Amino acid sequence: MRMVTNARTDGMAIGELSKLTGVHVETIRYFERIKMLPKPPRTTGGRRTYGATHVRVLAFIKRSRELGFSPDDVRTLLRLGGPDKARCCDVRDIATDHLNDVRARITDLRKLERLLAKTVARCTGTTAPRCAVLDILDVQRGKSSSTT
Amino acid sequence: MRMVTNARTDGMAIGELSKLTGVHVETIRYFERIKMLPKPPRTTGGRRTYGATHVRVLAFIKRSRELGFSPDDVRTLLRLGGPDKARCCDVRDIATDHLNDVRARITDLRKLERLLAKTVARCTGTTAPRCAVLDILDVQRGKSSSTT
DNA sequence: GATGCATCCTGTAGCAACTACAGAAACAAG
DNA sequence: CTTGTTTCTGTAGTTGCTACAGGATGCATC
Repeated sequence: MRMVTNARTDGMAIGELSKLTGVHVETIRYFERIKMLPKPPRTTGGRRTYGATHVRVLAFIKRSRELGFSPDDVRTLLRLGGPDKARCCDVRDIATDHLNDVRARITDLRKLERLLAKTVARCTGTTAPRCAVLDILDVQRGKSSSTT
Repeated sequence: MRMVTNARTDGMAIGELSKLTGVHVETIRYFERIKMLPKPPRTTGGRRTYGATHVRVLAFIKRSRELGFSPDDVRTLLRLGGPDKARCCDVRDIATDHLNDVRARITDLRKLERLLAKTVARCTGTTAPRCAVLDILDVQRGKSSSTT
């Protein structure tokens, strides 16, 4: 029976925070260690107690990471979302950079996809002397010369 | 262009192999350690000596990794390309699996791209009280209630 | 034969971004 | 008081490499 000052999210133990956010306990402590999640107050016994803010920040971190933002990006976003919340253009820059990265990765993957698809399609699947997949991987094999 | 295939490549030192394939010396030794590249013979002084086969296998590994095959896939592909070269259908299976992975990743990234693009477009870039990017990251912010 | 420099050897440690454990302490319930 | 769960710190593991440290070897030159 504890004194509940505010909402039900105050004075939370790390395990509760973990269940609430779906972030592993160890990962929460890890985020604290790398200064991504602010250090929470402790009980007299030395245990971390989290509040609503921590829930929010942790959820933010999780979502940002899921969307592929780098840990450094996340730190910056958190800072920008902090005391001076108004630097929307900085936030947009980070998001734009990340968007460009994502687009570049998509382009690369689609090239790869076409190559793989074409190759697999060429593959008879039978016991043939030549294998289309191995051919694209093996430079020598791709040429018609015999080596060594 | 047949500079690589001949007997010149026999008795190569690890540094030459590295230059020839563009794989770092340390990485070559690493591949040997994890049994991806066969152990080469040594000189009396204990130095590794590589031949044409090693060049070919290493190039194969490099290309496979560049195309996103997992180290385990590469090992399997190498085995399938080895003594019994004829298991083309097995090779195709690996490539097909990988193709599916690639397609799934593309799908994920395109979803992410749409979300980011939409969000960035909504961002005014000015000093506004609300930031579209932060909104999609921060669940609380996305709702119209202000907490804590 | 001696010197000097490049290259090589082994072994270990570092990176990211977590995850997992060990052993101890704290807390809640009966 | 005992039991059981949770939490604490610290360290080590993961994957796929990369980067040393400290020593040995190879080869050219004097």
